[in-house]
Amino acid sequence: MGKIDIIKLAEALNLSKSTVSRAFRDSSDINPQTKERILKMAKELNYQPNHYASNLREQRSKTIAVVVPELANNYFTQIIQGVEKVAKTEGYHILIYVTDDDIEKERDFIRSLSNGRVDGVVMSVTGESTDHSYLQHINFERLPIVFFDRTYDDIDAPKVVTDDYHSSFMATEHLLENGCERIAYLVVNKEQSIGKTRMQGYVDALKKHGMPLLEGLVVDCSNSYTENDEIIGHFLLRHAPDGVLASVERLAFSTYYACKRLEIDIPQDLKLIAFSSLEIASLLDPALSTIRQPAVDIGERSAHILLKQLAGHVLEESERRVVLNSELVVRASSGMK
Amino acid sequence: MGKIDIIKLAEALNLSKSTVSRAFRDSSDINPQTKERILKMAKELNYQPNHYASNLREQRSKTIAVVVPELANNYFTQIIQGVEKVAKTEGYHILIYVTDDDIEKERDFIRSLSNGRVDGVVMSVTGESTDHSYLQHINFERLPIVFFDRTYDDIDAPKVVTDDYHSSFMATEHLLENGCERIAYLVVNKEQSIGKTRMQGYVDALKKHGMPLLEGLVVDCSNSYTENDEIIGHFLLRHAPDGVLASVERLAFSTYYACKRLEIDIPQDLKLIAFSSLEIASLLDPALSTIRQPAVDIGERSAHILLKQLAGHVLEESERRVVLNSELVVRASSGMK
DNA sequence: TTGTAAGCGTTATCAC
DNA sequence: GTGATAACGCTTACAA
Repeated sequence: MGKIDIIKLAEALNLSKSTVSRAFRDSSDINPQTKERILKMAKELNYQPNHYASNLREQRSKTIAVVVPELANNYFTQIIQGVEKVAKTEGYHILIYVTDDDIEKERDFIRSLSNGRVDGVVMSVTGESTDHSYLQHINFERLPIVFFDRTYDDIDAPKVVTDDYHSSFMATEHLLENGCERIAYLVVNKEQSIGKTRMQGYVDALKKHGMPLLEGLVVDCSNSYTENDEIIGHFLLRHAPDGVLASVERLAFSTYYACKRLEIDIPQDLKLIAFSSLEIASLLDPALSTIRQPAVDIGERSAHILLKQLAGHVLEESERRVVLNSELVVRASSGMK
Repeated sequence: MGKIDIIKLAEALNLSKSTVSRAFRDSSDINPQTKERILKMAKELNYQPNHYASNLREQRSKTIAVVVPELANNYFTQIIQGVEKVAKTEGYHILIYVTDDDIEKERDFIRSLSNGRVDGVVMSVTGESTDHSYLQHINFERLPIVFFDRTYDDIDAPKVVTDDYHSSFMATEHLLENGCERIAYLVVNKEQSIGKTRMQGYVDALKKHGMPLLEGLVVDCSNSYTENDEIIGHFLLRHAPDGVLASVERLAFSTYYACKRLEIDIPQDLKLIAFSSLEIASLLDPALSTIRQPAVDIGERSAHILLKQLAGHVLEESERRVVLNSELVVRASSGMK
């Protein structure tokens, strides 16, 4: 069957294409009966307005991009669900891009998106914040970007984050209260926004309780699972921590694996708590204590803020930086019996 | 800064827009020096060819859609990674759609995609196979679709699946060999392709070993976590199975939760094995025995087949139905050790 | 309420 | 090797 376009449809109905077009654009004035006739015939002929033609004409795509560092992480999939849910209410589609924590990819994505492919972006940046000057070139008026979770502090764009400092502080205190004296902080990139903030909470909690910040207990990990297993294994042997605060979920997994291998008992020998939104945290052995970020909520808020900008509205000051609360969920890995 | 289009760029260079256009389309003949000059200036002015204009003109979008039932599942995120990896090599972008196992959404997605928004689709269908006649209307020549994993058997399109029957058979035998006599099969939709095939493997394994197919041991579950916890809880109490084969990952999770609640010991009282690609299966309590599907591979193969069609090639017969092997990974939940 | 026509930013065809 | 010009399929003033 030959492709059916607006003209063919119009011909089939003995109407002009403008009339047909109007039937699909809700607001325009058009006789309700003709409209119905058109829609009926459209269905019959299986007509779908060409997306690219209308986008070109309208200068917008009704699509937003969600850029995340990884997908194999409940946190991000929940974020995506939140964004999608809100986006859909306004008729927006979402494109998902995964950077694998590679700033090259991030840059390429954003560059290739700034040609109209999407109307806006919701993104959590990669860990490597070394050089993100590429963002300076993009025009936030033309392509609004809302950052969530992992942000670049020096970029002036709306951000949706969680109270990482506070959560980290609480988690560290929690470990201290459970008797830990050598608490380690596992981080992928301590220069990066969340890595830094979460570390500060850790440091300050130690300080408040009169504990020294011991050399070697801040562990720089990598993005590779296998490397981390090794790094953490070495670290455990060498520094014998009795508590671990993992700044991201997968570092907790590596800790589990390393402890199993080295026969270190969690929570007996080592108490563990991690930033994680894992839904089956309580099924792990032992159940993983977590700092649970309100992922879906973050996605929804980010989407709302982006859509508001796309609708041409100016953001309130309070929307330029939204801070949501995480929840400390204590389970067996940090000592709860 | 005003938006820069091909005309402005051409003016800045004192060239015609056709020449400029040629600089971006690899093949056309153009003086290498002018080409270089153009690319240099383009970079300087931050020019990006408008995606919609070229798509409209070229009648293709260099984008493929990946449609999955859910995201919060390692299996699907790995598939996506596989697809993305391959797609990228050919310069394709990917759009991800999540149906939440809702056939309405699936239908809407496909409908809205068949207007040129994407060049092709890789999809795993929802569980509800009741009425998917909508697919009859779409023209696979114009919009090639490759199905993976969960397919509609009566739709004539390339499919990439795993040896579900065999895996299920093996898993059931494994439970039998470990002494189970009342093995349950948990399924979301036993009419649906994978639900059915996996069930057949279970049934035939029982038969081969002279075990009766006991009434009530095939359990219809739902898509809701909370409902499943209840359904499975009831089932365990009422039918006291000593083995469980979960046809999808999340039914295994619900089984864990229910067993915890009811103080049923896995694997002592109940041996459990599930179709799952969970990377941390060995961290669960007890470690979950799994039938691990080669997810990334499935994604890659599906993408290859789609791209081959998009390149205008005809598929080999062997590419119209690809069957990959899953791996049985026995861990503690089914009685190892 | 409907039709006419211009134009969105490209690429392809044809001259030069 | 480069430039003019006509599409691609749609939306929207403006005219009828």
